Amino acid sequence: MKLINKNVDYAARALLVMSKTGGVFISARDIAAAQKIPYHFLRRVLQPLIKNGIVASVEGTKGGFKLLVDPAKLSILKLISIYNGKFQLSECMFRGKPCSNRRTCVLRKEVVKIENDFAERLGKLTISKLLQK
Amino acid sequence: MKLINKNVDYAARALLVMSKTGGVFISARDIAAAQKIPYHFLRRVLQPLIKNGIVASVEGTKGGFKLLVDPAKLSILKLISIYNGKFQLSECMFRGKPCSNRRTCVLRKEVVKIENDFAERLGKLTISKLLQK
DNA sequence: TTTAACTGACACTATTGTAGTATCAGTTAA
DNA sequence: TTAACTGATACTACAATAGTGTCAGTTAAA
Ligand code: FES
Ligand code: FES
Repeated sequence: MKLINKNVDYAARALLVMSKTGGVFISARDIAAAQKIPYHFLRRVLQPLIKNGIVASVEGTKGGFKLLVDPAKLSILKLISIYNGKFQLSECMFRGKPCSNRRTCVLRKEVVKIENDFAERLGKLTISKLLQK
Repeated sequence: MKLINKNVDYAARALLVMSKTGGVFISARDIAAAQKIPYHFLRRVLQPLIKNGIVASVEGTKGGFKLLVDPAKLSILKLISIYNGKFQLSECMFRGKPCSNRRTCVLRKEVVKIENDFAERLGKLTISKLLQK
């Protein structure tokens, strides 16, 4: 079971770099060098962050990326949801097979509760927490 | 993000069937039919359960499988660990890259805590809970 | 003693997900 | 005009997941 894949990993590290450079635009090449991330991979990783309004970009020479949001409000959960879709560990454990009624299923209720708690806590793991040291 | 794969899913359903038949041996063919699980797949899924002392099997005609342990003590977590190895969502989130010291890393401490709580709760999701209705 | 129903152990295919690389078009500062 | 950049997308390689098939050995029963 892997929760953090390279997409999320590299995105978090790129955002970490950006949160340090503040409002200045930094190029993908420089981010890649700073974190030893494969350049082309990083460029692909950055696109969804733009689409989600997390970073801004400018093209051309001296172009690059900068953070648009507060790192204290940017969670690992958010990144996971961007790259891996909605975070949910199991839509329904047995897809209606042994469970006659989804609404009354004991197991399902419990799983949903655990999932929610888990997601809530992952939502509190923010980029800014990585800087606290 | 998927936590429950077919191995765990089918295993749990097979164990559910066995927990109903009690001490009587039931064949893989009958389990597969009862739960609409692909027969050959199920046969492969059952082997690790034997290795882990969860079920017993007898060969030959009228052979089959039966449960060896208390369904109330058989958790989803146990099944996950059997098929997917030790349950851990992220060994280390950034593998020493932005984190200067693993021992003091705030993020890592928090992730470990969340993981532990999560595993503990998954450990309470037992096969017998599926029967409670 | 032969047969049919079974498990044990693998080998095999197909599909999908993950990681990484490459290319080309368009943009902008110098 | 050129060099450094982004946007978009296509491509390869590898691993994980899901499912199928086969053959050897075991056992109850005809
Ligand atoms: S696990 Fe899905 S309804 Fe019970
Ligand atoms: S996340 Fe691994 S040491 Fe910080």
